[in-house]
Amino acid sequence: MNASRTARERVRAELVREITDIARVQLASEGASGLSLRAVAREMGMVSSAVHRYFPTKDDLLTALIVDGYNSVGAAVEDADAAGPPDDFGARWLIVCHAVRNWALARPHEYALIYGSPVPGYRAPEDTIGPASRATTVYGRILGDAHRAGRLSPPDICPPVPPILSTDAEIIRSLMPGVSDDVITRAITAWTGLYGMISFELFGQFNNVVTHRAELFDHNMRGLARFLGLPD
Amino acid sequence: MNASRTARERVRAELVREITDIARVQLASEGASGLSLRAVAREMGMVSSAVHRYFPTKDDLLTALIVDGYNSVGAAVEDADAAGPPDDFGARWLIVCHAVRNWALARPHEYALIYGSPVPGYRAPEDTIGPASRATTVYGRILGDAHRAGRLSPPDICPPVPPILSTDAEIIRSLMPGVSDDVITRAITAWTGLYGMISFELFGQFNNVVTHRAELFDHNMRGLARFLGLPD
DNA sequence: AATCGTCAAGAGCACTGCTCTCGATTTATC
DNA sequence: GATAAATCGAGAGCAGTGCTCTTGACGATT
Repeated sequence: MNASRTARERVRAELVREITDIARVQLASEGASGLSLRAVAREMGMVSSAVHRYFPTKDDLLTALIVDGYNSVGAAVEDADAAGPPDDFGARWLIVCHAVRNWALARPHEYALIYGSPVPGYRAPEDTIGPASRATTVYGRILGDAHRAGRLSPPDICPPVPPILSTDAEIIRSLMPGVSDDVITRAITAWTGLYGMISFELFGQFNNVVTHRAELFDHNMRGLARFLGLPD
Repeated sequence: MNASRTARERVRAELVREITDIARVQLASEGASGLSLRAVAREMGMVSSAVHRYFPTKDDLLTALIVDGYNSVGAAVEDADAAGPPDDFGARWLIVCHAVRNWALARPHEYALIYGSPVPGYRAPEDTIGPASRATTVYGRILGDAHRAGRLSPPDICPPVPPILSTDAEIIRSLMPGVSDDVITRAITAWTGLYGMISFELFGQFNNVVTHRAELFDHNMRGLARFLGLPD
């Protein structure tokens, strides 16, 4: 009886997977707003109303793609960091930066879906916040490890952190215990700088301006590493 | 005869303006992909096919909105810099940063339209690259002025700039003559960091993480100013 | 074996971008 | 000033969309 129920649920899970796979292909070629439930159904030899039984609304399908996207980039970042030298914190930061960029360049539409402008009318459900933090957790671990090893010494160039930011810092400190508020705000700068640079490249802001994008990215991430206080 | 020709062209220009105005309102409430030519026509008491005579395709209307958006943020940045103290370069950078953020917070959908993920299938025509560079020109002028005044001394923390980036730097140097390649790459870091931070805030990446966003933004822009070598 | 829930299919609604045609009006030319 | 040409608004129409509702068949549960 248990097996029979799982039998039906298994085919359902299989269908869900197939739908998201086809939707991801369409996302890659058409973009988020060009995604069509009817086209997905057509591709599967289904009728459009049948797809609605698995994803009641288009937003639900988008949510599944967003969660998958966060998990995909999160896994890429985790794998990259795991394959790197555990004690070379500057290298780990660089490796992770390049992992995000390479992931984004390979799946520009998926990157746009999760880090670009939100789809209008779409409200991100809570299912996304867990997978969304996977990549961030890795950055935090790198900085936390560097701090614990006594190898995090940011240059003394920043103004003191306003006390009002301490409550926000407390949340982020759970990712990298023991670091100062100063390091936390620098981490946010580096982290937004990383995604800002990728977004500029992917969204066309570098057109007619920057041609050697990989080299510029690498160099600027090295600069941010120094700003963070990571060793060479 | 000249006046009569302008008579018709004047009403045409008026209609074009009215269409873009209504479209901008719809953009603010529905977002880029929710923009509808039929809805604009309905709002004007026109029939949808009449709107197509002024904007043959939806992309053409989007292009007009994009150009207007770039000009709007460009003008905001120019005005903010013009109203600031000409010789306090650190203050000018901060003022400009806040001008961009305030502009973006007031028009999140317009910001998303020009700095967010590109509308799928939309190909930006060349009309946009002029207005797009207005804001960037102001950053360049601030750094160029600071350099000319001998007040730009970036901290010596970054690795040397790879020679291959020199050709790219040449283009950007036209905005701020005389500065070194090192300053130029730092400028790109600061500039992408500025927009990366605003995008993270607007696109929901700070949800459940950062609450005091204005203060964090101000503090991080001050940190980037130090990274750039701007005086306190 | 009967029943209840799940499923694919189809019709249909309201909407979209876009094209075409048709008169009417305005502009330009002779 | 009359006439030819360009422009305009309106309407119908096409192909496509998300989504809802109903119908009939299948399979699992009691």
